[in-house]
Amino acid sequence: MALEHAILAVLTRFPHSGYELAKKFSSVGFFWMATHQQIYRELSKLESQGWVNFETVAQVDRPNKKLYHVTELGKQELAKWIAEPSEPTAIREDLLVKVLSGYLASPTVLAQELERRRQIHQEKLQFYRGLVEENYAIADFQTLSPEAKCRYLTLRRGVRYEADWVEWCDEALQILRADLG
Amino acid sequence: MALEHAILAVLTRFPHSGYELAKKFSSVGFFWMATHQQIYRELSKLESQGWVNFETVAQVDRPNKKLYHVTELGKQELAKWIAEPSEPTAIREDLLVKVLSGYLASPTVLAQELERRRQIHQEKLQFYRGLVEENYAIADFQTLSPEAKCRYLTLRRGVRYEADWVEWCDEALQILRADLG
DNA sequence: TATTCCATGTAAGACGTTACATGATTGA
DNA sequence: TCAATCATGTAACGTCTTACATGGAATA
Repeated sequence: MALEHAILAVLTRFPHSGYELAKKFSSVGFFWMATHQQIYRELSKLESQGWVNFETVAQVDRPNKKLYHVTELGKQELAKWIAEPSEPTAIREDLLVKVLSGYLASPTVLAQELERRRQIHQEKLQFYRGLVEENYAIADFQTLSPEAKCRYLTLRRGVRYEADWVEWCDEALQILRADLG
Repeated sequence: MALEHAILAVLTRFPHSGYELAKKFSSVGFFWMATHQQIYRELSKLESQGWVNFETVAQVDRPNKKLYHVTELGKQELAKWIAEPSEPTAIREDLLVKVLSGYLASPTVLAQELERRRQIHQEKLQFYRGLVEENYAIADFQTLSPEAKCRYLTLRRGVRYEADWVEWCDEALQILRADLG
C-alpha cells in the first residue's frame, strides 16, 4: 500500500494537519488521490505504528488542529519501502471501456464524452505547466538539489500524462468524426 | 463501477467463459485489470440482474465450462452507461511516490527501479505495436467499421500510454544520472 | 440568509487482493 | 515427475467510496 507512504513522503517535507493533507490528496495538483476519510484513518494507523506523531496547535477564530510530523522510524520505513521493487498500477479506465463498446451508443454521445474529457485533461495540463514555469524556469536541471529534482520529475510526469491524454482525445475525435455525418 | 460494464463490453463481441474472461482481464493486452475471483463474482451478479446468461458447454478431455452471453437487457444497460459522463480515473502510482521521496534512498536504488520500470513499459509497448501491425496495417482508418475503429482507439491508447512512460523514465534517468557519481 | 471554509471524525457498503481448495490433462 | 493449463469456486481480509455527523467563522 502506497497511501501510507505517500503521506509519509508529504510529511517529510512539511508537517501537515489531516485537513491539509486531505486537500492536497484531492487536488488536481497531486498524483495520489485519497478522500479525507482515508487520510484520517491512515494517520491513526501511522501514529500507532510510531511512524508519525502530532502536536495540537491552538488557533484563534478557527478549530484547533493536529499537526503531524514524521518520526525517524517513519523516515527509515519510507527509505526501506523505496528500495522494494513495485509493479505498474493496474489500469482501470472507464472511458476506455466506453470507447471499446462505443459503437453501441450514438456517435454523438461518444464524441461529446471525448470532448469533455479532452477539456478536463487540457485544464490539468495548463495547471501543471503553470507550476513548472513558476518553480522550474531554469535552463539546467543539474543545478537543482536532489530533492528538487525528484519533485520536478513527478510534476513532469503529470505534464506528460495530461498532454498524452489530450493528444489521444484529438486522435480519437478525428477518427470518429467521419461517422458523425 | 466499470468492471461489470467491461465484462458486458467483452461479452458483446463474443461469448466467453469466466476462465477466458479472467485471462483477458489479467493480461498485458487489456486495459482493465481484474482477478478471476472478481470475474466470477461479477458474473454471478450480472446473471442475477439478467444482463447475461450462460449455457453449459460439455467438453472432452477438459472440464465443462459455462459460456456467458450478453442479453438484450445487458446491451441496453451498456449503451445507457456509455451515455453517462465519467471522470478520469484517480491516479495512484507507487513509482511516483517513490520518486517524490527518492532523495531519501540511495540514487542507485532509484535509478535501478526506473530502469526496471522502463523495461516493463518497453515490453508492453512492443506487444501493443505488434497488435497494431497485425490488425491495423492500413493507410486510412476511415475504411474501418465503427466497431473496429473503437477497438483500434483503445489499442492506440495503450501504445501511447506505454510509450509515454518509457520516455519519462528516460528523462528521469538522464536528470538523476549526474547524482550517481 | 445561505454557502463555503476550517477541522475532525464514524459507519456501512462496495470493491479488490490474497490465500485456500479441487481435479483431470498436457507438455517438458 | 514436476509444472503448467483448463475450469470453477469459497473465505478472509484490506482498501476505497459514499453518506452521515458536528459546529464555529467568514463570505456572498
